Amino acid sequence: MPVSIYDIAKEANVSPSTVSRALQDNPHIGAKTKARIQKLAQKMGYIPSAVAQSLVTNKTWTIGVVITTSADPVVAEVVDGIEQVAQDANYAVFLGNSRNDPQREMAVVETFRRRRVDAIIVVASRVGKTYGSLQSQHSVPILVVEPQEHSGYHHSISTDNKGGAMLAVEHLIALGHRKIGYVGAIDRPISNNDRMLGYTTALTQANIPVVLDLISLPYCTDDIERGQMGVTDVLAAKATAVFCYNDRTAIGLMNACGQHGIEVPGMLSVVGFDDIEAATYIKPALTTIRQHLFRLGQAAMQTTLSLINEQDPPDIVLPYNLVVRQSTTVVPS
Amino acid sequence: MPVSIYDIAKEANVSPSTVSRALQDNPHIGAKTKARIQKLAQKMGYIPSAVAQSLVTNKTWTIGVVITTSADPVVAEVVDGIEQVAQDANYAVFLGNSRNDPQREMAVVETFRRRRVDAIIVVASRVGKTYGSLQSQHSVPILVVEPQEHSGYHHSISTDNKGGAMLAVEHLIALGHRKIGYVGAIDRPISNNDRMLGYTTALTQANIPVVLDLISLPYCTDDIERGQMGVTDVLAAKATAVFCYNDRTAIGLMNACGQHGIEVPGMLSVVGFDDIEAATYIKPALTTIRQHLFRLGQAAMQTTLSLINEQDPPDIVLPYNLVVRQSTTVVPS
DNA sequence: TTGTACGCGTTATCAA
DNA sequence: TTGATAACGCGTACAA
Repeated sequence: MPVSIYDIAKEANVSPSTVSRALQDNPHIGAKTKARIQKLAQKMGYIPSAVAQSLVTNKTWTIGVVITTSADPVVAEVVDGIEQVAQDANYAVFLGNSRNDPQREMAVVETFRRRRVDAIIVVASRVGKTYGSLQSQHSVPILVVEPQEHSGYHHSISTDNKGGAMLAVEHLIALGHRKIGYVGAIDRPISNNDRMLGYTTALTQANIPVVLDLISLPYCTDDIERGQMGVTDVLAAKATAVFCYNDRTAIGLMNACGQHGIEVPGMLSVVGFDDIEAATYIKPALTTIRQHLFRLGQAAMQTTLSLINEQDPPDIVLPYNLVVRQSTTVVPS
Repeated sequence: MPVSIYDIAKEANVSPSTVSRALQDNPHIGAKTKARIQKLAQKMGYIPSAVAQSLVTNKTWTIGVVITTSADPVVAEVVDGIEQVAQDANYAVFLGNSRNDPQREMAVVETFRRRRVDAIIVVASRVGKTYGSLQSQHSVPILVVEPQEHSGYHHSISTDNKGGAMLAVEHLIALGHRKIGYVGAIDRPISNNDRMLGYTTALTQANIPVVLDLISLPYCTDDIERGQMGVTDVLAAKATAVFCYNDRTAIGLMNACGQHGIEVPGMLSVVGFDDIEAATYIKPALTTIRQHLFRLGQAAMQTTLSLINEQDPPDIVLPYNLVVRQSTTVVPS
């Protein structure tokens, strides 16, 4: 068993409460005894029990992070950002994988509740509305990153999907493309809608008609596969360029292009979304919309801290920008 | 405040201990009251406090996982495996990033101790020996995955680095290569040594002399950069093939090849280690040694469970195999 | 089968 | 400035 303040108290011939005070920044204690106790505690290898502290203060200094899988590089980067801010604020983070299973996701949230986390952050949820009732039922703040359902109950945060998508499509238009396809993710209703909206808006603003055949929404939850499935649709519609829901979709699509003898960017320009590391070293290097996922994670945790402290969350605007690489070029004549 | 067993007891006109018993599998309770209490607890939205339970049982059902960063796909996959087994065994996992900073790593371990985790798993540590003293000092089991320092104090687990490396180099030899380079990771002493040993062993067994000029150990901690730096060394030594410490190193190396006009595999065959997802969609697709990182994580957690239960850890043998793709071919004549 | 009383390690409210 | 004492929510030996 680890040493307790009781052990220290006996050793120092003081009461446990004196020890407790010495170990905090409690003003009601003499400087000399304070120093003496602290030194003794150090020497005895005392490590305070967060468990006992939590029980009495009713605060655990933990947050629960729900993710699908850390194998997704987008998720991993967001988690990294969350963890960094949490660590600096003396919070520890619980990680719980849902593996895309709503039932498991609810189970994870339940264990977080049992553990009395101070807040919950959900990254890339597939569950949705359920959080509404949870939020109203209990008092644990819940923040959803890139929510896939609208709900008035929980807070949320995300990059400007519409703006980013517009930027991507405007880039293609500037290169002379008119037949621009979109391969979307049907299993991510909200962000997909926003990105598709950016796509259509950019087209409309350039007086280019929106052609439904150019829009592919494969019934598929795997990013890579989705791209492989989507490429046949956009090629059938004679697209000269395609904007993909995200980088991994673009990578899957470019992969399929290689198999079909379609040259990128010679015959088809490709733009992604996210700017994961692989975008830089794939051939051809992927033109994409960079969203700073690490900062997204940081912002999520910062917002969570405000929520915990019952302050108004800061209005964080997440940066995004176009990164032009080798997967896009002027329209073939 | 959440409802407690006390609240339920009042509502049901029984004592708190009866409630406690009803909520567990305690035999000393009537079936009817047990059912009644359980239903009532459900209705009142009771969620047991893991904090209070931990305090009295002296067990938290948590484990701490120390990593460098979840942005590393290798780490992410291992963590996924750990989390899965942990979740199935009713353990929650704390995640702590060291960001390659030994001081921060120790701080993370310290917070895990304060939180009274039942065990600690360290993935890809850069700290080393320090865990020895920690382990002997306290009683929390520590397991190091892919340890980078030998120590008799903590347990460890890893794939057979030497065997995997031999397999890789034997593949190149079978393709007729004789001038085979190695680009290693000097910041990962143990695993790098083992892989290098596999490299030299395979050469020696084939009666090929080990040439030091063909071995490059760039002073660099970033995988991608390391590959970019290493390529000049092995090319200067006129290598026709190169085995890289890991996939990301190979990717960086192949990247640099593209810039130097070196054709892969035409002029240089490349083999990696790990088989991360990017290995499948990079061009040319990377021949590599597949180590099942997810299973490595699972095995780590299974071993940890045995450690916690003071059983002898099972002797887990991790599978690995050669995956031949497009980055290797017969030696140019 | 059920209830009483105590303890887990710590903070916090009182007195002294 | 210090020391008793009561919480915090739960498990459990012991008594009823």
